[in-house]
Amino acid sequence: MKFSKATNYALHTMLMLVVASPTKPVGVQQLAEDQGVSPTYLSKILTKLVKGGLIVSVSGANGGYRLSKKKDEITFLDILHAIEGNTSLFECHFDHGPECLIQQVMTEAESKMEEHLKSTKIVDLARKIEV
Amino acid sequence: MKFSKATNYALHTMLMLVVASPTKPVGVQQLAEDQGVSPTYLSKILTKLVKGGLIVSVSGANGGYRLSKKKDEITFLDILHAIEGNTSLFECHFDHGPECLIQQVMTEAESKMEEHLKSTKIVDLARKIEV
DNA sequence: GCGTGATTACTCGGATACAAGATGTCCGAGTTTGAGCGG
DNA sequence: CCGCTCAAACTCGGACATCTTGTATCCGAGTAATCACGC
Repeated sequence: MKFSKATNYALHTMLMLVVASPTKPVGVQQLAEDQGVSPTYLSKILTKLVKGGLIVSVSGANGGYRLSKKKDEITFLDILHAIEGNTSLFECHFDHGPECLIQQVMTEAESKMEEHLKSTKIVDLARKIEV
Repeated sequence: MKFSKATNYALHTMLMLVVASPTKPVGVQQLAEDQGVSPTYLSKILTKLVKGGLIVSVSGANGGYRLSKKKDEITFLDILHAIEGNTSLFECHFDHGPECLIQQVMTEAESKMEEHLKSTKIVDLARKIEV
C-alpha cells in the first residue's frame, strides 16, 4: 500500500506544465531530463494523464504536452485518479450481508483523504514557487 | 495503490477476536475457515499482528490467538500499521530543496485519513454487531 | 490413584512457488515542422 | 519567389524484460494438553 513512483512523476510533471507557458507544448525529453527519468517511460505515464483529460499531446516537431484546460481547475485528486485509477482503496471480498462495517469505516477514511486532495490544486503550489 | 487482502483478513480476524471470549484463545483453523482462507497463510498475517503487539499466541493444544490488551484500545490504525507498515504512503524521491511542496500536500492528505482510522476502534463495530 | 511417557492438537518460522503489478526499454509507425532544391 | 520533396524532431502504441510485492503452500520444529499404561 504505497503510491507508485509514477504518481510522483505525474505530479511533478503537472507542476512543471502549470508553471510553463500554457500555449507552447513542452517536450517529453525536457520533462524527463529534469526528473532523471527515461523519456519513453515518462511518456507512458503522460499517456494516462492524456486519457484522464488533464493534458493534451501535440505531435510532430516542436511537439510535446500542454495542459488541456484552465490550470486552476486541476486538483491533486484528478491526477491521482488518472494514474492510480479511481477504484476504492479498500475492498472487502466477503459476502457477509449487504454492507460490511469494516468496509464502511475504510471508505470513510479514504473519503477524508480525497477531500483534502480535491480541495488542493496544483496551481496553488505553482504560485508559491514563483514568489 | 490498494490495501492488500491481508489487511482485510487482519481486520476481520481482529473483529472476531474482539467478539470472542477475551480469555480463551481462538484457533487459527476456525478463524481461517470462517473467512475461507488457508490456515497457514492466515497464521503469517497474524504473526504480524503479534509483532505489532495487538494479539498474543497461545501454543499447544487448545491454543490459538487472543487479544493482548484491553479491546477498547485497539484502533483501525493500529491494525493497518501492523500489516502495511507505518511508512508514509507517498515519498518524493527527488532532492529539490529541503521540503517538497507536493510531498507536504500528500502527507497532509494521508494524515486526514489516519485521523479517522485512529479515532475508530474495532470494539465499536463489535457493539453494533451484537445488538 | 498417580506419575510417566506417548500421542495429539496446536502455533512458529523458514523455504519455496506462483501471479500480478510496477518499472523500464526497444522499436516501428504516424505527424508536424522546417530546410533544401528545382522551376 | 513559390511549391514540392525529404529529412529531422517529435509523440504513440505495442511488445518485451526485469524486479518487487502480494499471495499462498509445504514442511519440520517446538509446545502444551490429554490419554494410556504401568506401578
